[in-house]
Amino acid sequence: MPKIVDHEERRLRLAEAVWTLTLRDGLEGVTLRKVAVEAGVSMGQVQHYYATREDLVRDAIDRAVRALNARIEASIKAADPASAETMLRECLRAVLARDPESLRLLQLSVAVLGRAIADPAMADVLAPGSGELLDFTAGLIAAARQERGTPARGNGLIDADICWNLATSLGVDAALGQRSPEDALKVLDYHLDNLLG
Amino acid sequence: MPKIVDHEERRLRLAEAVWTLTLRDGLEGVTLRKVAVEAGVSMGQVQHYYATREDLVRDAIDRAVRALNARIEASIKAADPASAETMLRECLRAVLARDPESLRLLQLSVAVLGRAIADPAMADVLAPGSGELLDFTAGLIAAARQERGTPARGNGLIDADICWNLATSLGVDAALGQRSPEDALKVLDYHLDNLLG
DNA sequence: CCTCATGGTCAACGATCTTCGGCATGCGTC
DNA sequence: GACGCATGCCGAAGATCGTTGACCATGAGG
Repeated sequence: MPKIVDHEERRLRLAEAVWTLTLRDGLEGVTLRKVAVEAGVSMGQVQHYYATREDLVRDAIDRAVRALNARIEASIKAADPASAETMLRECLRAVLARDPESLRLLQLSVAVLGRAIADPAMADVLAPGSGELLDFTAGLIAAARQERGTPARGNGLIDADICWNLATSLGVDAALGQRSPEDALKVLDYHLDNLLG
Repeated sequence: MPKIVDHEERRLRLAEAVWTLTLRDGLEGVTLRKVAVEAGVSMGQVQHYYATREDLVRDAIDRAVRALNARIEASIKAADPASAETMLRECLRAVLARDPESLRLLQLSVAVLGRAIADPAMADVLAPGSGELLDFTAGLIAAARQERGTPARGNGLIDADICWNLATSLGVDAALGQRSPEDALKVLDYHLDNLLG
């Protein structure tokens, strides 16, 4: 068998280059030649790993969204499992772009939103409001109220839905630089105080 | 003076063509040639009214966002001024894409979000959270509570902030087809019931 | 030594955006 | 009425981009 290279490592490096260029020049500004320069490889090599520019961009986007989801899940697992309220707050804070890497991934996700309009497949990639997440969040809300001694009320699933919508909206604002992460956090905490109090 | 044509009418027609193509092929799929065909003019004419492709797309986006804002303001003015609560609900419902034209404009606005990451000027075009709007909304919330006999509580500005973030987030979901306008309306009304009750 | 699959490169092609020079039209002026 | 010229519009050349296909290098197996 001939030379064996780590495809995953190559593709990751190219995806990183696409990320950098996307944040600097926008998705439309991502060209094969610029990606090659940014990644320090020949343009031919870029074409070797991705059949078309569309494949390249799509894979880079996919990796960004998955990396962001992985970070969110990691912060969920890292949260204190003893307190439902801290866990709830930590989960929602994870999409607020409070560290540079999260900000970068969040900005990339926002950059994809535009494509999702004309490309239904992209819309599926995003879609954070999966059923299980809402169930899980609704459970956290109920448990957090119990901790506080607050009586249950309203519809837990809709409450959870609202929480995630608010958090992601605040995250988008932060990604666009229209709102500081601190301000976003303040608004989110305010909402949770009302929800649980 | 030589022949005089209505520049505004020409540009509007070209912008309409850009809108149609954007919703069908995405922003990257908008080419001068396709715009010319869609608008029924020559490519030279497109170039005559816009120096670069960038100018064309930028102006079309700008018009879409302004048209959406105009519709929102119109629905605010059309709301019953006698009841603060109906007015509040009507204002927020205006961004939920409940009619085809609003859906189209909202989808276009979402398509712009991606550009806003690498193009700060675009971010300014969006920015719905202007100070006056929040003040106005906070006033509506307070008045609606008074109508209901609900005592004032919390921070009106943050409440207004949350309302708009929730509404726009639900609108984006609707624009992406991830949520039906009816469901979005249900969630928004649920939040307002909690807020005012 | 030969085979050939894998990794990688390069040049040419069509499509695209941009630039620039040119043509037509019709109001203002003499 | 004729000329001037700014406006509206067109089309071809130049530059850049994505795509295609042929090509070369390497190294494990027969």
